[in-house]
Amino acid sequence: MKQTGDLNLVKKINKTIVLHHIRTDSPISRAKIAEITGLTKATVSSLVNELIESSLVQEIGAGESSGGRKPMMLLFNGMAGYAIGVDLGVHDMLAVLTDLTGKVIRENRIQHHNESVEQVTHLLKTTIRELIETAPESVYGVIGIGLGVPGIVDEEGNLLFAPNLGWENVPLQSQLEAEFGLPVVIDNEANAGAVGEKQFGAGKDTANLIYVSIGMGIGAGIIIKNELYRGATGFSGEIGHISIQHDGPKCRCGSLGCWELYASEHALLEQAGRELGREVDLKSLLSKAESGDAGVIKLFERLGYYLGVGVVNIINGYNPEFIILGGRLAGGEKWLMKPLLDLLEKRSLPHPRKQLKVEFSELRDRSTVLGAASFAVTKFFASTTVSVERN
Amino acid sequence: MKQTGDLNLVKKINKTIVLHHIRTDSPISRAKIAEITGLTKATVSSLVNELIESSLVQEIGAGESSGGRKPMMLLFNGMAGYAIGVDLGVHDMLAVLTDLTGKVIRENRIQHHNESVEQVTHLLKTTIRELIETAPESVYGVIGIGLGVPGIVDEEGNLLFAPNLGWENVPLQSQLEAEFGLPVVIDNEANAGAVGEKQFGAGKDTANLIYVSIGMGIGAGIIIKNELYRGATGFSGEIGHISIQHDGPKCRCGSLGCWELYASEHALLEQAGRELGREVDLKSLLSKAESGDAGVIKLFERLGYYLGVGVVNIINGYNPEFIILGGRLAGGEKWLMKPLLDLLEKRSLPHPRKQLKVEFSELRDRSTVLGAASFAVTKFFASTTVSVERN
DNA sequence: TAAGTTTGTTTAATGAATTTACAAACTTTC
DNA sequence: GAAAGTTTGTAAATTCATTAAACAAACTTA
Repeated sequence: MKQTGDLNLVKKINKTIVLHHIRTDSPISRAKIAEITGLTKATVSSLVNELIESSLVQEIGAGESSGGRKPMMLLFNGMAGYAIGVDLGVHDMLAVLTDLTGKVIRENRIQHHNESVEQVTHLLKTTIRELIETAPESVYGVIGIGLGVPGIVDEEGNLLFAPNLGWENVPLQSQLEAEFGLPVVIDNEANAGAVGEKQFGAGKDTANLIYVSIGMGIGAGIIIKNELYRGATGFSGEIGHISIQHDGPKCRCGSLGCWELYASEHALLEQAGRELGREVDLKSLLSKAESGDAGVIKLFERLGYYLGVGVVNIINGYNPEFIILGGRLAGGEKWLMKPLLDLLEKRSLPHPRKQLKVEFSELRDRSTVLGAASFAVTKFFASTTVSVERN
Repeated sequence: MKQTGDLNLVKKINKTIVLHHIRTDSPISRAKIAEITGLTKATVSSLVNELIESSLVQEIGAGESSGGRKPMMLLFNGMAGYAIGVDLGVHDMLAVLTDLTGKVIRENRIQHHNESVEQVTHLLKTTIRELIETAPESVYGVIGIGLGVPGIVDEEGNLLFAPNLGWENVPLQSQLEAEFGLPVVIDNEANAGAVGEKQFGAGKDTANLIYVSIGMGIGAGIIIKNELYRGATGFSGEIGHISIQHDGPKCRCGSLGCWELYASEHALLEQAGRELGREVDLKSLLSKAESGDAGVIKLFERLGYYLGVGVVNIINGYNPEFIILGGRLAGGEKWLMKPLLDLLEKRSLPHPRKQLKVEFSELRDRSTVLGAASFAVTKFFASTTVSVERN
């Protein structure tokens, strides 16, 4: 049931709020926090001192006076602990060590051939262990591991189904927790990417956004009111399987005419293969387009059109403020953007479109890995913090 | 910013929880509430006595003993106040007076010809006034008015756009608040319907559901974690404008091949009109189908197919536990259900489908009006209550 | 140098929940 | 039918986080 209230809860709430302001608006003084939050100076003082006690906050000396005693400025101590984030891809893996602010301390990028689940998880563990070992000395040490995976994850952190990896039912979370004795969070790569963009990328100032990850398939992470929306059963929609042609070709999901049959990397490569009469990869298509190959550019533009079709559906179905396009295909921004925007202009309802932004990711291939690390940090703080919203 | 915590907040939280249990699990004793909530008996006693003081709760005498002193059973006093709910339709209007439990005390059903905004709002006011006047004497009197409308509403309760009514920018909330001096809540009819089904209909025990209202257009109300999801800008998606054929016929929304061009009442009537060579209405089609007219039954089945196409999109995009189909077309359940279920079986992903239920509304044309009344009740309680969720 | 401002701490008061104790009202059991 | 055990609900004392008010320290400005 719902959480009951007591003094302990009140303290947690207020401590969370104070820490939040120090994390986002630092350097900041106790007096300023009191002013912003409406808490009394005494309360803020007491909470800040506890936060300093627990090494999460530091005093960094006096700030500028505005006509009275100089304020003591406070800073969030990002170096009180470190987090690990991993973006597990189909042929590669990007792993980072970040501090508690999300700053990347170290980064490992590794290719793999996905020979077996065991081989990849072994590589995953080796990579993580290496990062843990290079983590600087700190009060809390490595506080957790976050993982973004190309598939559906349940609430217990089991990777239920990852078609592009060919994996099914891998209990990744419990394996990693057993291996490292650290809290582990696992989520879909699009969800992680959405959180990454929200925290560190273009979505920083937006409460409602959708991150569309265009890779071999298409996935989306949905942020509503600054929080990740995971759908009913813990994993959000497989947006790539919204049909854009009810009598279209059969998809492996069972449905017909799914969006990702038209607008994914897989779709692009297949179409290119057919037209050029041989297998190609994304990299070569990108360089061909770059050198002005009209046929290839046409392919990208066609993809932009289909991207737009699905994006219009997202707009009409979810009504977000901001759509961020990421994933491997984001590299084709140059040729994708125009047909996409043209289509939006033509086909979306004027009401929702008015305040809508559509952009390609700034973080590029780091959205997911940063989001994953951020999961770990969030989990660390969630263990001691709570929040309330008034109705 | 986020709400800070103090003793007042603690009390509100706990009072809300206690009242919630009395509302849902009554008759219930103080001791039982203490046991369920984890609050101490003393705290519960004190809060319950305040609730009795404010007439929201009543003692109704001793209950069965389980081997000790008999418990004093508590009941929510639904008659402490009354709410008004209105479902504003394109050609009719259904208005109810309910008590605080949502029990319908009186119901008015009125036809209108939508001659002008003024004519309809005048009728609306007359209808509401009549209900207010018939409300029984009570402690709080009529506590508010809830309204479900076939269009897009902003956060200030302005009806921005209602294509089927032909209305634009009508400040309904402020008009009604000025007229009656009561709190007014206005929302889309599909949102209201979703809440109605959640509170009083088939969705009572489901935390995540989608109510699809199939009328002249198609709308959907989305309930996530027991709460209505309104999308980014206060009104949730116009799900009827998700395209199911990217190169289909042009819709008035600007896009092509929108779902509601295939699966709405409007679509059905148009198709029937073409095939029969003259204009028909839903009622006559339903009676024709009832008497076994194979051609008309085929039309319904065709519609069932297209309904299914959109429902698969909803499943893949939102991943709900429960889809409830309502609106005027729900009367065609008999012929719509089979083709719809057949299509789901064939086309939806096995993972989400496993725990999914799809049903037609039990409340029939009352989902929206009951949801609207429930908005008013919720607003009434929201003014004194708050809740917290632990991360 | 005096006056005014700003910061942050100290002290006392407030009030909601908890803990402990207990009386009242039952049922069960011998 | 009395004794023992249970359950309910209230009462008194305690705890503790916030607030309010007062204040000292540190700084700017006139």
